[in-house]
Amino acid sequence: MAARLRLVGRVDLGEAAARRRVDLFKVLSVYNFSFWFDGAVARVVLELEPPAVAVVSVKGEAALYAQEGSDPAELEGRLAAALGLAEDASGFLQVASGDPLLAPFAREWGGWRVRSSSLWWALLVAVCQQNASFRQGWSMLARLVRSYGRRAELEGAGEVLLPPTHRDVLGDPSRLAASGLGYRARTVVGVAEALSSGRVPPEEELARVGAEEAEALLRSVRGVGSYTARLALALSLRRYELPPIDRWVRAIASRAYGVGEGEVELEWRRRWGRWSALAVLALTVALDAAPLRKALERLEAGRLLPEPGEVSPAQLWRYY
DNA sequence: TGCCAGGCGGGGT
DNA sequence: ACCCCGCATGGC
Repeated sequence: MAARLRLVGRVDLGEAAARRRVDLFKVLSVYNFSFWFDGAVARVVLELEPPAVAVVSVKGEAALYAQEGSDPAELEGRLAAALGLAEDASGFLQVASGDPLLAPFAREWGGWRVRSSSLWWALLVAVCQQNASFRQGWSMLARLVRSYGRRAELEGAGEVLLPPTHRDVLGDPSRLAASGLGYRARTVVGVAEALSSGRVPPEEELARVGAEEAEALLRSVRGVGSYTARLALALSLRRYELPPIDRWVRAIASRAYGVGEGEVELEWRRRWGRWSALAVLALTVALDAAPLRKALERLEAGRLLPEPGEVSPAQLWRYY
């Protein structure tokens, strides 16, 4: 019973991307799965209920699929926003180019932008990163999507896997544990309930309040702490004021910036300001989200750019 | 085989 | 304001 979506519009984003110096390969490949990106073409989920999906090539040719009667201009705007085409990252790159952790990244990866998602998906991503290695977290997520197996059929363009909705999860929460989420499954159920009941407001409303208040609203869900809330705000609303500092960033920044671990958050915010969370995400890409010991070795050796041949944010789509 | 991981909340001091 | 523990699982 896959939803059938019609082709409702086509658009070429190549010129807009070039003008903004956005590298669509980097945008589409980073933190993506094989079922959504194949190295040339990505499926970008714009909406879940009812579904809307964009099929985008790394050159910027995009086709928009949705229910009949959907507004193509509106979908085009959402796609451009999801790809970060409207984001002026020059302030971030300016700081990064003089930073001991991200200077090489600024030089080679200036065209990367966060590919933003719904709040619900961002929270799933963030919860799966809790107290788990990068690899375990993303493996959980891939299994979760496949386990619920929600799909849409795109007119003339095959089927696409969709993430489960929060209603899907509440209807059959057992698939969470079956996907290896462990105790995180309870947190995901709490998130689903909070979104369903409106106790956690939708994106538009969260976007209107201050960063601290947005964080507090998300933290009202049991199991969602500061790290998870901040990561979700960055991944969904592109709100970067508050850095999701975990023990990995804490240890790396402590070393690179020469401050005690207890001072890392303050120092990070002093250096990165409104780009704080973006800098954290960039660091995970730059160091391939390597486990802490290896990441510290990479830092010592000055190997501060993604390296081929391992499961990493930049290469995830080749493996999962 | 254990041990630990990009967190969190609840308990202690 | 700290410190410490348990927690489900997967990965090595």
